[in-house]
Amino acid sequence: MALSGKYDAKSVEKKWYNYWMDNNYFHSEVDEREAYTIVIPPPNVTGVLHMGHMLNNTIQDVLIRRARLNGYNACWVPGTDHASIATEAKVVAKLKEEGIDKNDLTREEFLEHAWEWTHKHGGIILEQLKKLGASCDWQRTAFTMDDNLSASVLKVFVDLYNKGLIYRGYRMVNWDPEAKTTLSDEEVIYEEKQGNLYYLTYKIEGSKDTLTIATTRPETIMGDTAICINPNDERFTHLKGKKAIIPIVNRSIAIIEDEYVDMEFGTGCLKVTPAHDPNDKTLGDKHQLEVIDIFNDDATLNSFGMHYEGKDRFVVRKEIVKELESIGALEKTETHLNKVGTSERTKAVIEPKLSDQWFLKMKDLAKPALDAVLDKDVHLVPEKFINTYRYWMENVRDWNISRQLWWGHQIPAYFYGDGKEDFVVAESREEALVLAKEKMGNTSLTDMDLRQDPDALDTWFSSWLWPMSVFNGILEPDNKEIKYYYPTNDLVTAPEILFFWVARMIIAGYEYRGEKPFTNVYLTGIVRDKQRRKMSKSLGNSPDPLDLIDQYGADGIRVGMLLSSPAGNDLMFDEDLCKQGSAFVNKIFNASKLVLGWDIDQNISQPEASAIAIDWYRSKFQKALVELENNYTKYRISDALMTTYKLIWDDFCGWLLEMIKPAYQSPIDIKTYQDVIAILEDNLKILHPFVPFISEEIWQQITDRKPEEALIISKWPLITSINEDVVKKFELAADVISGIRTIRKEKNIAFKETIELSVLNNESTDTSFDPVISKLGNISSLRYVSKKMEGVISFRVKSNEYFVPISGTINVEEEIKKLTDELTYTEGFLKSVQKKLQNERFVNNAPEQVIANERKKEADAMAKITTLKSSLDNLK
RNA sequence: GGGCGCUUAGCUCAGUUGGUUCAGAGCACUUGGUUUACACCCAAGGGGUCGGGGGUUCGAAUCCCUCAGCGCCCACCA
Repeated sequence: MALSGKYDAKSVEKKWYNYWMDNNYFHSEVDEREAYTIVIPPPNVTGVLHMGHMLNNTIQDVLIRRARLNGYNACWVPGTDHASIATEAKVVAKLKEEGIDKNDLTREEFLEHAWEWTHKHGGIILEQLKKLGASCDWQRTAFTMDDNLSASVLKVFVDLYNKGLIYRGYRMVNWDPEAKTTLSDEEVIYEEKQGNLYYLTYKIEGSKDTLTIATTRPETIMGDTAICINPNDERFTHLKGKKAIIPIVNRSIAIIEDEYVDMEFGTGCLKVTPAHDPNDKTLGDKHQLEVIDIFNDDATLNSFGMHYEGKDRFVVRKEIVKELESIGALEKTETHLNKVGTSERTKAVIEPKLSDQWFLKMKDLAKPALDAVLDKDVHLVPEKFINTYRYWMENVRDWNISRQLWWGHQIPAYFYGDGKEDFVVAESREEALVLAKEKMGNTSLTDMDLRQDPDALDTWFSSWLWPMSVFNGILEPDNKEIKYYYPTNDLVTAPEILFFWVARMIIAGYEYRGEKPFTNVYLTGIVRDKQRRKMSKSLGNSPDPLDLIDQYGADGIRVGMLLSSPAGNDLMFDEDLCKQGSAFVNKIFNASKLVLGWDIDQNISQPEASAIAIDWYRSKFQKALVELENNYTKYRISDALMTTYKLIWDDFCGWLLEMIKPAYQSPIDIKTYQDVIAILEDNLKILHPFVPFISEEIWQQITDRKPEEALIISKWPLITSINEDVVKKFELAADVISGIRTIRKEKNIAFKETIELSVLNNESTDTSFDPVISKLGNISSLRYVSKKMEGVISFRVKSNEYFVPISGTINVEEEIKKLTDELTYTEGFLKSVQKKLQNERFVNNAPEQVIANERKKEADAMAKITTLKSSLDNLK
């Protein structure tokens, strides 16, 4: 079958993706082969594909396709994450547009909207992945809120609770007064803001003395319950044991001592407001201070705010400063740069707030997960992330797993009374009732008396089980799938979620299977634009991936993404890379078109040039295979691509095809044809992970294939032997051809004009590539001569000299200058080599190999100088 | 404030344990080209004192120190 015209990526990609799907090649079942598994980092269920996904999933697809070709039972599990807060925010926003306020809805009503939204938008992103060519096992598509995955979450929660690892605590959390919800630390963005530092004067009880504190938040003085000084601060020894009086409020508070106070900052005196500052809370707990919360949920002041009640915190700040000034309690105001936490979504300034939350004790859980990475049992790529990982794991803090949200897994804790401890934790309401009855000793308790905790679990509390839950390994720990596919092989994800997700998956893996969830973690970089800005929707600097696929083809994008993306480094995305990618695809197409378009003549024998060329390419290919193996094992995907790219473009297209190409409209001999087809097929195999579509297309065009003969499930070429000798001989020939081309260019000799070439052999040289030289140099006759020729242009390769007689006069001056320059350079080079060899310390200390090389350089240089000199003599 | 990392050709990056082929690749650039698979092409070129300075060594892009610039992660000094 012949190819013709231009490559039509769109129709080809559609055709083969459907073919792969129809033949179920992506699907994996437990069998006797070794498994190779990847679980996808589940994107947000209602998300759309962005450039980060493109990079991520391209890499995963390359790995999974290569594993498939290598004979593994390759299984790539796709799926989506319910993304609790992100999705809930979208639903709230959408409802708002429709004039519905979340607060007016019941939980059930809201969830109905959320599910509707999920069903409408859910999975769009997975459809987009198909366009990219992702060979996921779609029959295994999972969602973190699927029944069995949800059940897994509850089972784990109950289990950890029963182990005493989950507890309920009254803690300070991030409060978004605009959305009236708490936020996770990750959703708080700290921004540097120019603010003020106010110096406030407090009177000392029973004395004329005063003390001055510095604060950024004068409006919180109503919540002050102590003043703190450093016990080592000699300036304040007179204050020890005294009490201070809050201005305006006129309440007296203790002066406590704690080394926490930085003597250098401000005045060295600190006002303590345990309800509104995490550090103050810690201090308060330590010194058993009263906690006075002065804010309402919307960050207006409550009744503790006295005459400021009902006013917003920032309004109060302005007003109270004036009042303080008027009563002489404001000593001074300084500008002060501080970091203010703001809500990622509402931009509201976060208010620290105390509330009841659920926590998971992390320290003991983290231990095996830390060791796994340090021992390289779980291998982070690149390794630079190991340090960060260790630091985080060694300083891991308890994980706040509750969120004041509805969308997600509702915490399976059931309250049956009003006391803080009047609750039970169970996988189901029925169990909870039983437990509650037991706990209370009250058999009259009914289902009606149970109130489930309204909070939902942190999204990561479900995704940390992902590598297990997708194989149902939590609910049925002994099922054959989890035993077969777990631990998975590679995880490809972004470093941003190393802690939130990767570390926690490792933790969960050891806790629930006593084994790591994956062997390698490939951390990609962030996709940035040319100006190094992170690509984001809000900046509008991210191209639409689907438009790109439309324009450059999926294969083109895949190559474009991979051309410059070493692990862990950010990727400076440039559309030109996609252009280069589609140019590569075009090159593959055209080369195949050439080969498949040849007419075969059974009766002509194989030209010498073709025989040697094919011999050479086979060795070149083998060398590339070895290099690829090395690249892939080190997860150097870009290098693997570049190795393939150069092999195909330069060696296959640039050299091999040119060497064997029959004259225009002439037929090719059968032997060469068959050899080239075999080579082409091997090429397609190593190309396939990067450019799955075009490679399958060409593969199928070569001959009719049965479904079990598709490229996607073919066998990766074997590494056999490399003939280094022929590779070396070729390189010499290539240098000669290059020399001829240079002369043609310098002397303006068109290619179609044949030239004669004479060779003076100064070292034993093989002649096997002479037919190739003649063909690619368009040489009419290639002769060996025994002495220098005169009146000709010459060039040297190694110590051989080549002479090209040309018509017309030779510019002797020019030739002399060229030769002289080369001679000067070579002499200088020889000098430096000899200097090195005369250095005794070098000769005594350097390894033999290195010295031998220097001696060879010396000999080569001397030989070259001899030939250069005699050439010069001839010209003069 | 603490920790980690980076700085090599105009751009994006390789450079394994210091020593053949160590100063490289791809792109871009310059020049030339109907060499009928491909101008998404072919060929030939130019381009870097490896961020600055110092040290160790026979020998440093590579190891050490120091300075400068950049990036990331962690941390709410009121």
